[in-house]
Amino acid sequence: MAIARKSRLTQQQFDAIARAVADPRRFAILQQVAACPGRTCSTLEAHDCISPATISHHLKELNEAGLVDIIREGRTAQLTLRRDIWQAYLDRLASL
Amino acid sequence: MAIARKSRLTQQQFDAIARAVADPRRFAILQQVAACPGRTCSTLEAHDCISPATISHHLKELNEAGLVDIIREGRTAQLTLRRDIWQAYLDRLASL
DNA sequence: TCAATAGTTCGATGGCCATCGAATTATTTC
DNA sequence: GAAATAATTCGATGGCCATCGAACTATTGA
Repeated sequence: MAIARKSRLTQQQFDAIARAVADPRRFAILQQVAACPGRTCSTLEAHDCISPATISHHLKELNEAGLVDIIREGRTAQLTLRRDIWQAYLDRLASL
Repeated sequence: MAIARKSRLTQQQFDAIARAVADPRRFAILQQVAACPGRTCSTLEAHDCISPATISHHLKELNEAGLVDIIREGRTAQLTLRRDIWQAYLDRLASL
């Protein structure tokens, strides 16, 4: 059997994720990252209606909430969704 | 087969729910309502650290987001979680 | 080395909203 | 009817935060 350990969210993490997801534009960004792992900031659709500063801010929030990994490579940043964390969040919500 | 139709959330509903859930105290209230359907406002644990006005406000938000049904009966209000709506929200999140 | 590109940081600002006290409505009980 | 109880409404306030422009760092390419 694979060692697919279930992530366990702390209360803090849970709150941070809930908060991160609550902003529509931030969630939209999250959706795009989820749909296309490795995507860079400047390819996000939001990029033409939100300033780079704001996008950077949102990504920082998503990263600090543990939802998005950011791998800086050269002058770009590759974004990926942490599916395990996301799943842990869903599990927690489902146990309501 | 039962007519268990899947609720479909509008974008507005989805945003409202995400927002409602993002507040820790509001989520705590939601948890209690979920755990004990028919519960009244004054029996909520939050009741000793949050003012009635604030509880009422949160319940209004939860109700307007479609998550909680409020049945007024006499001078009390019976609260129940709309499980179908909650499930629809989970489904939407899961499709990320 | 210069210009362009990708992204971040910083400080300021404006808006939203959680919270509360006070007043109010409605119901129950005595 | 008066007092008590349950909940709502209203207005005010304080704090948080999304957003931006500007300045900055770092990398790439010419």
